[in-house]
Amino acid sequence: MDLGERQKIILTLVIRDYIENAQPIGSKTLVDRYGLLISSATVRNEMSALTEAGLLRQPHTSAGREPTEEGYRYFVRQLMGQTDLAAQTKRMITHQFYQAGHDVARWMRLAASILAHQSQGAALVTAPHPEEARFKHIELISTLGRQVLMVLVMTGGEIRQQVLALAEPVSQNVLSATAAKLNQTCQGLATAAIASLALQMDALEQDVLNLIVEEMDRSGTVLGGEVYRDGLSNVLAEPEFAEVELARRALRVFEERTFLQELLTRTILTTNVGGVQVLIGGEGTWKELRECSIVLGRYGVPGLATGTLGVLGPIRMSYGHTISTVRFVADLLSDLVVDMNLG
Amino acid sequence: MDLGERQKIILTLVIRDYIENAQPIGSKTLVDRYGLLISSATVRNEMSALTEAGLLRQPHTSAGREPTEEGYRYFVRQLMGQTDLAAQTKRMITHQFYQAGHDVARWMRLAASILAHQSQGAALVTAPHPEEARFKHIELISTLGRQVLMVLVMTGGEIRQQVLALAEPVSQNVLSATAAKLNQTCQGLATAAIASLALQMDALEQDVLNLIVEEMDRSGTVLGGEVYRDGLSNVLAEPEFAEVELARRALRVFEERTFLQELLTRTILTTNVGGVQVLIGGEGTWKELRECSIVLGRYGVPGLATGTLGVLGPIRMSYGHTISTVRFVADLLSDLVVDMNLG
DNA sequence: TCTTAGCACTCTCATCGCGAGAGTGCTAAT
DNA sequence: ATTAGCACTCTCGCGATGAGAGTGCTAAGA
Repeated sequence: MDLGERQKIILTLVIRDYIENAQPIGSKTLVDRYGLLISSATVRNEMSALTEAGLLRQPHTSAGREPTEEGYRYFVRQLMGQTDLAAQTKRMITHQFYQAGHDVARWMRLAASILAHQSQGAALVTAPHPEEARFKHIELISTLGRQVLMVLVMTGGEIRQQVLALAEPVSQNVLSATAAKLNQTCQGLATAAIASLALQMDALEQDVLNLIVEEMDRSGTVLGGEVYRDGLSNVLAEPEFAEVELARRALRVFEERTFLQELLTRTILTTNVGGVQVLIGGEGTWKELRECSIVLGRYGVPGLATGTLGVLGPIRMSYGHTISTVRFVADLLSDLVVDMNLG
Repeated sequence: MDLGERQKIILTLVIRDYIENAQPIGSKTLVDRYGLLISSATVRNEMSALTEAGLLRQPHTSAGREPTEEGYRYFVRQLMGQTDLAAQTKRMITHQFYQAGHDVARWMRLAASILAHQSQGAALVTAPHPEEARFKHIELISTLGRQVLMVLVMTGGEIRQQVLALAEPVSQNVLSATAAKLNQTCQGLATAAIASLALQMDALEQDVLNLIVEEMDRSGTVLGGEVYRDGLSNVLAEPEFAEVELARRALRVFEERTFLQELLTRTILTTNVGGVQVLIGGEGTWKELRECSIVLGRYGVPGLATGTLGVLGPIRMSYGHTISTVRFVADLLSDLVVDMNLG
């Protein structure tokens, strides 16, 4: 797609205007509103070409022009340029994270909240989880009966708790000894290695190992951990979702784990940490997302632990600001993952 | 409020019909639709009385009648009677929980999902937390640097992790010894007692104790723990929320922690475990909830750990079914809390 | 005294027609 | 290549209109 300079300017103006006002704009209004030094007829000609190229569209014969999905894509890729958050905004965000201490859950909530607030869209953050789960530490705590509380810590700082039902009661001393032994033998091992260890162990140890393997496997799936959401009600404020059925479709995407699973696995594969991916209008693939755009990013340390974060908004969203925010928050979360693991 | 038998029947019919069809109903239609053996004129007279009494209302002079909030309240308190879920539904729900193992987070998600699904509303479940936090177990895990991962288990099974930054590196051996000592001395203590212990300890132990107290305090607030939501998009399907602004107001209530905090603390005080409270139309207090109703319940074991669960839907919700579901799920979750603590 | 048939009246809602306004494409002139 | 001018198109908001649903009242019947 090769556009002349003037066409680029006009496309940019139409998109900026549409993002702000959510209404098609005509040649005359465009010239007046932005003080262009060319006549509306010239603008009409250029608009005609842009429409021909599939970057603009007319809702009906005698309305102004609005961007097509393709138009937005061109804008994001070619015209937008790199943007960055204001230094003051960055400071404010950093400060909020600083106040949250080192509680992972609180960081996740905060990240979702900040994304939602900054982008005026719906935000999503998944807890960090190891790409391949590795054993770090286990703790066995006896309760009053035959059930034992197992706390499993994996590399990346992810924690899982599970209850183990034993055939007969076992004292805390025995449990502690078992935990100590397993902590030594399993240190740093992945699931496969742990599973193979089980063969040469006694019954109690085997039970525990099986539970460990099960939990580590579960954590291996993309959505095994917690999902944090915020700002779902934000999208309802956008005029494109005045028709509730559209809003409903969009929100369900964020609510249903099955859909998220698909969305995240497909995009995670093509996004590396620090990178940001933009899905505009469902990209032809996701019909439920035809009216929205999604900005997705990844954070963490590859090989150690990573997570996903993203924002859902109307196609008409302010991409520059949203992308910068996602990138910045991703960096902060990456720092957290590093801190949790290296100190 | 004293109603005649016939008035009760008519009120019940109007409410049932309105719940189903979301439209005011007139005297003639009511007689026809439900095959009443009295004339529409008689129904009109009774309706007039019910309107006088504030239980019914006319949206405008020549429309049918619809229930007022007061009408719903009367219905829920006096006319509805006890309902129960179908045995098959119960089995299905129980089965799903059974499959979830003993993972608290998964139970919470499942509970929210089931509530949302059964009630066609937005569901909310808070993780169980001790009414007064008591120490159960602590674990200190060294990371590569000067930071120490602390895992704190409280009575009720609630787990909190936090990172402690030390002035200088400490070996895992020392950490384990410290943890063992604290596990012995702090067993079963509440925050106040732990705080007073700190005085006669060395620097490292004091640091740990301070962090413990801080975390336990945090868990003491109603919303300290995780909040699980599901089915937010369900409410958008209801015709009363065709006006997005109304839907937005309702959803924000469920999203914003500050509001939830207020809502839960005020209602928790008057609800005991196993009991269910119904807020209809915001009860005059919550203007944001004027268009919705909330069914709230509590689960858990008083004195050990309790949590809250609830459903938000249109005022026109099916109270009988929703209340039964909330009650049933609350019972299952209570069993979980018992299991986690007693085995 | 309670119930009911009949009737005039009220109010909403969907539909239609109409004119104003915004925007376009084309043509001819610069 | 650009632009002024113009005829044409389409949407949107507005008021009028009429059908339909429902009510309250009155008077007659059980």
